[in-house]
Amino acid sequence: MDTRHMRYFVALAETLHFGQAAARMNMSQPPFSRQIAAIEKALGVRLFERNSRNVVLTTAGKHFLNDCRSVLAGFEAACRDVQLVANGAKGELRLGFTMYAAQGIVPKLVRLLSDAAPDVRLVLEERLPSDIDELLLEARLDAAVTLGNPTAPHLRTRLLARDRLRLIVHADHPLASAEKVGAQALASERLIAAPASVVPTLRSAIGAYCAAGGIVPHFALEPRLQHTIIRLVGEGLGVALIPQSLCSDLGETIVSRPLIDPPEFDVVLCAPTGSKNPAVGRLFELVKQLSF
Amino acid sequence: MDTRHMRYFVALAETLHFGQAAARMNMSQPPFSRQIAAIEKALGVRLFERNSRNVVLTTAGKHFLNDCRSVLAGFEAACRDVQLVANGAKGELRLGFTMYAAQGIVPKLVRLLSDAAPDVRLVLEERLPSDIDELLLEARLDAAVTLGNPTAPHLRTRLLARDRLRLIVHADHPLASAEKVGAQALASERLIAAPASVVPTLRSAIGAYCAAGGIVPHFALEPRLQHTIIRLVGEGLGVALIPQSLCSDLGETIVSRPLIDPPEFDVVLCAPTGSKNPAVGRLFELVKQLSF
DNA sequence: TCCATTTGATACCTCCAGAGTATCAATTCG
DNA sequence: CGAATTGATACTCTGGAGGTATCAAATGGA
Repeated sequence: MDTRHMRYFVALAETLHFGQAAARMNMSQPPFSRQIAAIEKALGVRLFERNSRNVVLTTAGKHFLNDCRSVLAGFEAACRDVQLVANGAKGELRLGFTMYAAQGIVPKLVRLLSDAAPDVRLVLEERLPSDIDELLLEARLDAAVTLGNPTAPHLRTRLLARDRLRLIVHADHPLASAEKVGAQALASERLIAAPASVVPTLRSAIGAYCAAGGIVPHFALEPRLQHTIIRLVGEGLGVALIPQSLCSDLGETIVSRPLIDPPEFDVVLCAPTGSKNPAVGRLFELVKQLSF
Repeated sequence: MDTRHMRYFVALAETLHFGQAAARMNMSQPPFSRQIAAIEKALGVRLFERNSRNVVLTTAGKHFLNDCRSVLAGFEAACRDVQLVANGAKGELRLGFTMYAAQGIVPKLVRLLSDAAPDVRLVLEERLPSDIDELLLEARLDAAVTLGNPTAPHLRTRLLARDRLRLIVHADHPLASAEKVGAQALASERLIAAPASVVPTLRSAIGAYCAAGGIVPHFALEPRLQHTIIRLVGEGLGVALIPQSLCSDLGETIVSRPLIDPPEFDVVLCAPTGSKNPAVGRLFELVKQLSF
């Protein structure tokens, strides 16, 4: 017994006519009759009551017809789905992202993927940039939206957007009324920034900006979360340089000011080179058609 | 592609070793390797990443493994179940019964069948004897517990029990205190009995009983339901002859009295001769082992 | 009643898919 | 560097699936 036999059986059960069923199977009647007989012999069950004029299903045959239909449907679905999975049109995609980069981009990406490949189950995980690198390396994430990082040769990377840093200060701070702010203005400020081990890209951008301005930055506080940085600035405990994309809706106690010659950085989609998940390839394909 | 190929695939996916997988399939490695290659070619999907030392599943292969397992399980279940259905160990049995006959017997029968053939879905329908005959004829019932009826040659019948009629009267009725009651005592009574068209067996038994006693019965009321007959007797509107098995729990207003030389009748299990449902045969088999 | 038609079963033949054997090539490990 | 392991390839062979011809039984119309 295999699926071919089931197809023969279903054909006969639906036509109740050996000749027509054989034709539907693109074969002649005699071998078809033999196959039906072989099925009944193999199962040890009479599936049809038949004489030279009539063919009818037995009770067992009726049940078997239902079962065969669902088995065949499952069989064909399996063969179809494996191709979809291979094309990245079905399966699972674990996508990491970080607050430092994701503002506005992740929703677009999710929409894009779920429109183009609705059968890909998207698992989103918000993490810190340093965690994302680690999770990608361990293959616990398939891809991630994070900050560009030149020290990542094992990653396939595609630029999604460029962003720039912007100064945020408490509304009562003297710089709150400045038109534009240069690096020198930060010389005496208590800077708040995430540690280099957590967000190396931004931290080195800030360092380079200060160095170019000839000052040595004073990092007064080093929380890990962007959210915390903003709250501390709101408490008046220091100033910070944060991505421009995060400067909307800061609340009434915080003011953001543009920097003179601001440091820029990349927001990228990245995945381990040679990722085994075909949905990753699909995602990169889709991102090609995207402009931010 | 058919189930054999799926089995090969599963074997390799589980062992990740061509030689061992081939051995599990009782064949040598070279044709096994060719079959795996043929599967991948037919699907157009690479299922294994392999070199001469390692074999691992691709992402698509992992999904396909799950799908194949469920398809194969369904396939085997279908082949197994069709045999169970043919044996009457699985399927559906629509069993009719009538109040006039069923007291105590149907529960026993249900217990018996659901113990011996738990996968037979039993559909019980309580009907009047005349309806049961019709439903059996139309194959809308597979079998029934009803009153023996000699005019049923198209039915396969098996005696389950014999029962006898017994008189019921209102507690205030003069016959309520009689030790035993003969046919003559019914000469002047208002009899309550179901019409002959509904319960021919009992009605003809009553008629024969009266004729043998030399009286002409006076049927004052002819309700169709046993339940109604008993209620009408309870209202003092007449007396009735009902199956002994129904004489327990009549309430305080009704008294039952044995008849002298009471008419007897059969309680039978019956089914259309040549019923297509194997579960019917199974039921008759089981009933053989039963004694009431 | 008989013959034509329909329909499933049987006999016999052909051929290819799938299994076997022998062998190769690549990798690993002592 | 050679022995061992493992998957791939080349070639052969066989069983089973399909084809053709034909039969047998049932039906229906003349």
